[in-house]
Amino acid sequence: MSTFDTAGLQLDNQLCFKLYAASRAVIRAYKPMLDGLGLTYSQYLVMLVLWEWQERAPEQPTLKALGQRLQLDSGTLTPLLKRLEQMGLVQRRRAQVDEREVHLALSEAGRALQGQVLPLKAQLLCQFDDQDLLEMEGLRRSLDRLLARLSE
Amino acid sequence: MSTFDTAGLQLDNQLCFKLYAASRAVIRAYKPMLDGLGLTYSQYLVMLVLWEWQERAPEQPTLKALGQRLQLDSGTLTPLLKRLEQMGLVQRRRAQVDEREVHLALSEAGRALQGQVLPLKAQLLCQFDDQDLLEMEGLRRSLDRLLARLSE
DNA sequence: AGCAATTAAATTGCATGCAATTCAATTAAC
DNA sequence: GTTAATTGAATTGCATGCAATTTAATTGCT
Repeated sequence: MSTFDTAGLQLDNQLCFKLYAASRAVIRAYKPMLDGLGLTYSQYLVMLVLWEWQERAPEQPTLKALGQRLQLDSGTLTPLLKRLEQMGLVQRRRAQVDEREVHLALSEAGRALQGQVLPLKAQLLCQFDDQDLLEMEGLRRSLDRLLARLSE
Repeated sequence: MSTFDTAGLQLDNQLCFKLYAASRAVIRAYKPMLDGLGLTYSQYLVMLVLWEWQERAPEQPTLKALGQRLQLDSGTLTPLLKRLEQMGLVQRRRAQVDEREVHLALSEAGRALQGQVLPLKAQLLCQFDDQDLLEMEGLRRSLDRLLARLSE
């Protein structure tokens, strides 16, 4: 034991590092699938929100609403959405009622892309057995609780 | 139920998003402490490795060894380490034996900084109760298993 | 020794994240 | 009604991550 306790500073004991490492590892695991779709990881998350929104809400989301869902600000989303628009997946338009708002709509191609995801994702999940999937489900719920705790 | 099952594409069901969101939330939680130290999050992780290495190994690590520990490549680490060197916390020197290798040493200031971290981290942990800490420990172990599974 | 293959860093280029500022539209206050 | 405060995006600047390429040093092979 040294003068002061350094166990609390060991990398392997740091939840922060594990989260950071695991997050990047999962992004790496998604890479082959996302390359197939021509999307980056963040772009994929944006598309997930737009696909989901389309099925659940009558109105298209604004950039602000999207940002609240993903916890990202306009500094990140504005250029990202411009790229998705360039790619022909998304349309951005100013609201008539309040010209500050940018509403986001899926293009036909953007909607069509959803159909390609499920089979690719099934393929991605193939490498895991039931045990793994159970563990991952527990992990997801645990992360939910942490997120709730941190956003208080 | 729509034509095909989209539950597997709901954002809230995506482990990948939870990990990504939780990782960034934890980084946000560290921000006040790291601002006090004058470090970014990645710089902090590098310092953790160097502090730990100093106590455990006779030799200073190379950039490559550091990268293996953090799962980061020279494209990320080279500029980051140059910044730490500019800040006077780290020294970079080419190995005599093999001039390709860059060895990393802590400066006096770099070593001294370690002393400031533990109290700040204790303060950071104050906001959590025993229940939370237990949950976080379980989460860490669960992330370990996921990381092991992904790096096979 | 001489040369190809390998290896460790550095460099380049691109897409985030995020803080801080700016800009324009809308609301609130008076 | 005019002005101040607020709000939603966009912009700017900086520090990552990471793929791809380049450079320099070392190893292997013959």
